[in-house]
Amino acid sequence: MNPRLPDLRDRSDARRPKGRPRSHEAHVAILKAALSEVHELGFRALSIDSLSVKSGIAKTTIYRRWPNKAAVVMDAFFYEIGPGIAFVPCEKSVDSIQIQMQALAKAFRGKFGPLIKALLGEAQFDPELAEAFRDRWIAPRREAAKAVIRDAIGKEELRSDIDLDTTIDALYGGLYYRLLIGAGPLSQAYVDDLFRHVMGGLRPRSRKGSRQA
Amino acid sequence: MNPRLPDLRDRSDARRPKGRPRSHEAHVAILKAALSEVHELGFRALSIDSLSVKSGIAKTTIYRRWPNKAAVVMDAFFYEIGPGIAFVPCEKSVDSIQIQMQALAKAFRGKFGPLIKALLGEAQFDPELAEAFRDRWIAPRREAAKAVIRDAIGKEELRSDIDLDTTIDALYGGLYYRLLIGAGPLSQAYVDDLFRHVMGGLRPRSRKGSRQA
DNA sequence: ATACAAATACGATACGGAAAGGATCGTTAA
DNA sequence: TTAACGATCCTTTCCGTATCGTATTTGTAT
Repeated sequence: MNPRLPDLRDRSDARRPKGRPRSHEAHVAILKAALSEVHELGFRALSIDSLSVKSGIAKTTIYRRWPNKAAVVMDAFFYEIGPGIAFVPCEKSVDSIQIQMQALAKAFRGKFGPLIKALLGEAQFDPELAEAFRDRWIAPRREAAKAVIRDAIGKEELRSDIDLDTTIDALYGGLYYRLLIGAGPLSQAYVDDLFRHVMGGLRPRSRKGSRQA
Repeated sequence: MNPRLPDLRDRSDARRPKGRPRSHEAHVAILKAALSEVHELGFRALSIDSLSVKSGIAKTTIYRRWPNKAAVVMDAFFYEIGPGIAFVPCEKSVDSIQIQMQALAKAFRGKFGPLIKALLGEAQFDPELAEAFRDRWIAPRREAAKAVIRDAIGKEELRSDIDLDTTIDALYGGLYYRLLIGAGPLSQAYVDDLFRHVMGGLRPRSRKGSRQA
């Protein structure tokens, strides 16, 4: 996983290894080929051979850097998504959460949906891929979410007795559920609904049926 | 998908087709071989060839009945799980929901976890499999859940303004999330936590910090 | 009833193709 | 000198199809 890119930062103390360095152009060419193949033909139709043809990079070179096609596509995914879907600060922290949920759903609906589906699908059979996906995609987002949730608790926008992990699961589980199982659209309205349901709870609040946004 | 079994119920009006009927023994032998292979070696290591060897049934016969190994494993899954995880009626309908969530999580933790992971993983690349899984596994359970939720609403255990589908997603999304992503255990405590969070909501209830089960 | 034909499943085998993944080796860039 | 690159070859595995003789059922004629 995580192939070492040639270290282009020339820190004078960090000595370059002796031989011919790995080609950065080759690296990018492969990732771009992987993206176009997975978008046009799908993950299953992609093979290291087809990648080699499309990118013009020898198959052996690809195998020198990645153990399998899933690892390539994973790197391609992060190459394309860059810093990813971040939380934008809002006056109310819960708004920040809702907006981020909408952003994630939008990514799921768009070109990243098939990529994440493919990676998670493959991860069901490849523990290393699963771990890498958790470390590189899931965990950072969960950490960011926890910070926002803590803020929200501090501002008394959320209960003080909630568990952070469970809260994240309750909010985001539905999004991944719909992405992976497809039992319903990932529409904007759905995300708002899900957010409202989890925020407000399912139990009757009081005698006066007050519905909160 | 769904290969026709020889109709052993001899309804006198339902005429048997002319030729040699399909062997029920062969059918069961294949499903059992599929189960043992997927449990022992995993879905990826399973192939139609290995299935043929293990079951003693010719490869051609398997291909006559199923289009690919995923379809075999899907039938094997339903063969093993039988009627599946049902809702048991309780005095309070919400208890029935919580108990069913625990049962599902237990199945995920047990021998059905790998099976469902494999089927859903494969479904990310096979739209027909995905649809079949939704139709045969997801949809019936959601329908059953809806009935219970409607009951609960009728008994004023749940708010009257909730959306059934969104409610189900909020409750069960986290379970599938943990099964498929593995970001945390599917423990009994977790299920109770998730249930409590979704039921009670995340927003502060009142000035008195009353925590409800 | 018995014999035979038609229909269909089964088993065995062979085949072509795709892809994985490794090995070799001459070439190229530091 | 060192290590990456590209080209090529190779074995293995599996897929999915095709062929063909055998076995088991139903329908029909005797």
